[in-house]
Amino acid sequence: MAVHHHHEHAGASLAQAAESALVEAGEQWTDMRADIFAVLATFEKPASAYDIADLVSQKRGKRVAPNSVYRILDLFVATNLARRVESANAYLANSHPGCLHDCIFLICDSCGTATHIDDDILTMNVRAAAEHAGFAEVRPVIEVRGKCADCG
Amino acid sequence: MAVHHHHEHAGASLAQAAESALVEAGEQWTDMRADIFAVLATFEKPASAYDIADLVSQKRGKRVAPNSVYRILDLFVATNLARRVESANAYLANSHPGCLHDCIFLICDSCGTATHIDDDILTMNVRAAAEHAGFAEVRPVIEVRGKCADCG
DNA sequence: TATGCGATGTAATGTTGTAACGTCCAACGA
DNA sequence: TCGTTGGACGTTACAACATTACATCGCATA
Repeated sequence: MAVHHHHEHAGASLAQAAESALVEAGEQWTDMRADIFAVLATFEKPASAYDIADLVSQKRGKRVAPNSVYRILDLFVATNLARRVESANAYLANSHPGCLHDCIFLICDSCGTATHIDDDILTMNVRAAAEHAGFAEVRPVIEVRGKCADCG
Repeated sequence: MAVHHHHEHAGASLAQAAESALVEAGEQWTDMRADIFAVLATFEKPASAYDIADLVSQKRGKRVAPNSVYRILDLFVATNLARRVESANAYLANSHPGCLHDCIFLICDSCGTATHIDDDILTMNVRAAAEHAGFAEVRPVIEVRGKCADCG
């Protein structure tokens, strides 16, 4: 199996990388965005916009509306700082922002934690299949629900 | 590319096949279930539970609550009569109930229509990757968003 | 200063999904 | 025949997720 290798960021290093990537994309790294990214990055399970809104509200001592969170999450997804997990209606920080490729997410139905696999050959095959069917501008959504090793 | 071949049902034939499959699974083929399946089968785009509830309500001349629709859709998904499209929060009738395998859905962002591909090698590879990572009881969710040939 | 623009705030509303509990009816055994 | 049981469906309420429209704020710059 072909596996994609790259540096995985965490903690402060991840926030740094996110900031760089966002600025690189011509967007601003504001306090609000930093706070939302920081909160998102603390989760190892996919976080809903409302989860994030609650925590950011606490952190700031002032209500932050889901609305604002969605706006920023959308931006993060568009700039590859975060990923949306469709089967969970939730979001994950991208541990390697700036590195553009498709991810495969594994989500445990039991504990909710998500891990991700990078297998470029597999994802390219999915892309190829879609393009062969006449699709363009394809964005694969590849997620696997199941029971993780710890919950086995 | 490996492609999976089988008979695709449509219309009355599809309803027949669905009924057989459901009975086969030890469940009842009730009027309500028949109506919901019939409505679902008329869509070529993924249908939300609420869309279905509205149409079934019309058809019956009596309000059918989303609740009831969800119950039956869950049953259909469990017995492979229908599929949930995670990235659309919506459902599609399975055009070959009784035939158990993973599907790849292509959903057009522009017109919303969904087509499906069966590529057993591809889906097996996804399963294998998840199992290799320690996951069990895996249920792959493979969807591709993009622009279809007609909307290109 | 004014004015334009991106970011965020606020409120309302729309959409999707679940929980809890009640009723109906068919099947079945006493 | 009657009571009991269990599955299917009804009803209501609510929880969770997402968007729309418009207001405000602050900064850059004409």
